Amino acid sequence: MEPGRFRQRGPFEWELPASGRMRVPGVVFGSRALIEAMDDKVGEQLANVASLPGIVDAAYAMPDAHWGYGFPIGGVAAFDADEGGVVSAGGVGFDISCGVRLLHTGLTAAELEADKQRLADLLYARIPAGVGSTGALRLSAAGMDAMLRGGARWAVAEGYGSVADLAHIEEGGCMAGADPAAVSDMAKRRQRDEMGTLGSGNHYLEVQVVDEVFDAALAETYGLAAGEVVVSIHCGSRGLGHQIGTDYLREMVIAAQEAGIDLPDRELACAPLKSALGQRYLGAMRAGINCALANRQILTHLAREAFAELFPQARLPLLYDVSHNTCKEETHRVGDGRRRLFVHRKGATRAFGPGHAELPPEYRQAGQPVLIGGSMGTSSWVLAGAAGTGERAFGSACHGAGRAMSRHEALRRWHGRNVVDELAARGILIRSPSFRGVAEEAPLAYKDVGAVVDAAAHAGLAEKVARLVPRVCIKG
DNA sequence: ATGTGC
Repeated sequence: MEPGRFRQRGPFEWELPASGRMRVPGVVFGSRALIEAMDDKVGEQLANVASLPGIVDAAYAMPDAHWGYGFPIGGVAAFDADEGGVVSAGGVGFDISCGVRLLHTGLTAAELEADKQRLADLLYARIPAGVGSTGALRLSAAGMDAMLRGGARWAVAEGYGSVADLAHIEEGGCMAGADPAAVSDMAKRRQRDEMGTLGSGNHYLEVQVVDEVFDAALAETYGLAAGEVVVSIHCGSRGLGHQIGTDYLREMVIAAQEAGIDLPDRELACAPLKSALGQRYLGAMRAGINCALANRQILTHLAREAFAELFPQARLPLLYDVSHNTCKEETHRVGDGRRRLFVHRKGATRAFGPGHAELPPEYRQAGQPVLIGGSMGTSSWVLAGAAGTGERAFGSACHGAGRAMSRHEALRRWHGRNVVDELAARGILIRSPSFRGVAEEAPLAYKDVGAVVDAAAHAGLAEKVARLVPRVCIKG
């Protein structure tokens, strides 16, 4: 994007002033270089989002923002139900509650290296990955509804992981207000065999080493030290979330028309929060959140079983689990007052600052762990929600590197086999059912995650805590 | 992201 289109609020904050149909300004966080590298579509989509009824404060884009369906990926927008505010399926994204969780292992990098090959093969054998992959579980109709209501809490009750995990998951592992009856039979059918599976695209399970610590006090609070081995799991709600998105998008196109909302782009289809459809979507979307939380909980159990075979002494406690595709009702300070708002985060991570009541006591003074997934073969990051974040972008930060080129272009430039070999030569073992998928996810197909994280830190969205480098990657 | 799609 051309930086001249923006009014610069600070070195890392760029305002697109409200004009035309925009009700509020757009705000993009990032360095000049990141703004210049962004597709013009990000500004266009931000302006479109800013025109939706009931939007509060501004339409935000994080430093990793790129062109998405209707809303930009890396977008944050909050709506007030009392002012005609809306909820949008495209504003949440198709992979509802896609997110990242991080596990400690207590192992050292040297211990990992000695058994890395065997661990890679074992994890690949135990973790179902790829398009249409199925797990060991077959949910009955009643089991499906219990899962959609209970999330990770349901998974723990079913024997996956421990009660202690729940305190380190957003919402205590169980999103309230889920309505399984609002989820179509088709969505449930697609999910029946897919619990405990990774899926495809940018989803992965990675064994990583803490490469560098940037804030010793925060790292200690989170239990991270340089040279330690951790496990990252990045995935979402699989076929169920996708089907919910598809189902409600169709209904919202019609509903927006009927509500007299003049959409600048059909992909912004939405429904008033104070409507039967808006409420039904929220119920279905929250069920989708629980599906993703349960899925990551089961995958955690599978990872622990694999580790136990090779490293019987290892324990894998959960550091944190946070989603980056949601719409959540939260209280935020706007101007002089505090308001209940429905915050859409699409490819944006919740990043509550120090003192927030929803954080577990052991992290409350430090701020929320913000887990940033890198692209394959590059770094991942642990950040901490910053003190000022809540007033800037409704307590949000970036979620990853963001694509630098299309999947099509990546396929043209690389062969999966070569990507695997080159990474192996650098000590990074990839195990994937799809060479095509590996080529699409080649490291250079993504922007530099370090630059994105630096921009988020400079913009005051989150503090840098630690950088993680991959050693084993199970790729969907 | 996705029982990947013109």
